[in-house]
Formats: sequence, C-alpha cells, structure tokens
Amino acid sequence: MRLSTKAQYAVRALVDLSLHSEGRPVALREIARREDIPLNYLEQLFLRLKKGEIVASVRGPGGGYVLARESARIKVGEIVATVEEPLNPVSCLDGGKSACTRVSRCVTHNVWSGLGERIRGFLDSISLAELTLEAREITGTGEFGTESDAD
Amino acid sequence: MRLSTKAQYAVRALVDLSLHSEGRPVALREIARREDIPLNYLEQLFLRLKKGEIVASVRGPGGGYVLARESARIKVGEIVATVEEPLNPVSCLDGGKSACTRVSRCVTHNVWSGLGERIRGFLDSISLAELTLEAREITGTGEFGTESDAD
DNA sequence: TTAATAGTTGACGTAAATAGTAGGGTATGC
DNA sequence: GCATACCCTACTATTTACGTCAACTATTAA
Repeated sequence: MRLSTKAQYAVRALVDLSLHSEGRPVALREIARREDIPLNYLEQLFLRLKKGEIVASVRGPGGGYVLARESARIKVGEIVATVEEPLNPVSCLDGGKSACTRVSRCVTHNVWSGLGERIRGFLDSISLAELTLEAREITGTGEFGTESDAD
Repeated sequence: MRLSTKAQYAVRALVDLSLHSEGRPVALREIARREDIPLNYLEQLFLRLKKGEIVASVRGPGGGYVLARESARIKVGEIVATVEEPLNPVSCLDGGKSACTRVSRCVTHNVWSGLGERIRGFLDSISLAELTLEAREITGTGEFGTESDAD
C-alpha cells in the first residue's frame, strides 16, 4: 500500500514550483536541484502533468513550467492520479477485464472500492494552494533562500 | 497505490474460512481450492495470520484453521496490516532512518500521514463478521454449495 | 543564422519488491 | 505407523518502479 515516488516527487515539485514561481516560468533544473530529484525523471513527470493540464510549458531560454491554473484549483488527488495510474487499490476496479469470479468476490470488492473512494476523497480535499501556504509559513518569508533546512 | 495480492488473498481467505467453519477447523487445501489461491502461498499467509493472533491452528488429520476470536472483533485493517507490512503510504512514516530533509518535506509529509490515518481508519471500521454476513446474503443460504458462481 | 537554452520523447537497464514454488519437517489421529 | 495437515525455510521468477541515456524540436538572443 505504498505511494510511488512519482507521486511524492510530483507533489513536492509542484509545491516547489508554486513557491518559487512569481508569474515567471521555473526551469526543471532548479526544482530538481532544490528538491533533489533526478532531472530526467522529473522531466517525465512534468510531461504527464502537462498532459493532465496541471502545468503548462514555456520553451526556449528563460522558459520552464508554470501552473496551468491557480493553485487553489489544483488538488493533490489530481496530481497523484495524473502521475501514477488509477488510484485504485486493486486491479479489478480499473474497469475492463479483471476476473473476480469467486464467492467472496463482491464483499471484498466493495471494501476495496470503498477504500479507493476514501483515498480519492481525502486527497481531493487538499489543494496545492494550501500546501504552498503551509510551506511558506514553515520556511519563513518564502521569498527566497529556501535552501537551508538544518534537518 | 495498490494493495498487494497478499492482502486481498488474506481477506478473501478469512471470509471463506468464516463462512465455512462451523466450529470445526477448515483445511487450507479447501480454502485454496475454493478461492483459487496457491496452497503454498496461502500457508505463508496463514503463518503470519497465526502470529498476528487472527487465526489459530489445529494440527493433524481433520485439522485446519479456526478464527482466533469472534469475527466481529477481527477488523479488515488488522488483517491487511498483518500480512503486508506497515500500512503507510510512504516509507518515511515507517519510523527510523528515512531522510525527509527538504523544504516541502513537512507539508507533504503531513498529507501522507493524514492519508495513512484515513486508510487505517476506514479498514478498521469493517469487521470480518460484516463481510461474512454480506457474503452469506449474496450466496443465498450460505450453508453449503458456495462453489457455483455463474460469472 | 547560429548557438544556447529548455522542453519533448521513447527506449533502455537495473534493482528491489512481489508472487509463487519446492520440499522437507513435525504433530496428531486413526 | 501411515496419512493428514500444519510448519518453516529457501529459492526462483516475474513484475514494477526507478532512474539513465540519447536524440530531437522549439524558441530566443547575439
């Protein structure tokens, strides 16, 4: 029942982006450095985030990524669902083929589908804006110099 | 964000056990056949379930497993936590070493720990007794002949 | 118009976790 | 004393996650 690092990276990266973008695009290189995430890996994630219309890209020198809409309208659940495929605890909820042909099928099935809904419900109740605000409070002014973190 | 088959198997197997045990122990061989779970694999799971004091074993011919307590006092969350290690969405919640040394650490950290609590809370709200009852309703009388399931 | 920046894309390799197998051992009841 | 069924460990195979590489395209500024 683990979340992939994809999801963790994506959320962290977007908080970082939201924290450091002041209207201007932020280069992945910076985010990768600050958050200590492999650049190439981050690129893959942002590709998906772009497809999911959570971020938009600006190419060329001085380019980078910006949020595709205001952070209050971006939910954590959406981010997670975008980078790691469907947020279902078991495969037979994905729709389509999966068997489920035994006695105890329905009852356990219901448990898992209920669980999936709870998970989604919770993650969708938190917006990127809230996280960003929290982060700003923690790191102080939040303008610059977010590097230090004396563990 | 997938549940392991271990967890799915374990819950199904226990529903099956609870459904077919009438005071008497149920052999894993039967459960494995009915639920279509590899016997050897099931043995491993029940070893853990025994350690977790969810089931008790009866050795020798005519032996098998019985629930260690009434099914109403066995929660799904407990079953899942027993067969797959800690129910935390991210490793840094497991306690101990894991880093977490960046800016956005705390904020995302809180999200994941909150998520873990929701998951546990939900799964702990469901008892094996409820599932068994449901299963009995679905399959009809629930006495015997639970085999058929016209897909 | 050329060079530098930065995003775009897909293929690839590795490592760790998960799922499943194998096989021998041990207690019990007939 | 044999068959049954739990007990336990070690091993293998498969899948998935994680990360790397390399080549490409678009944009901007000199």
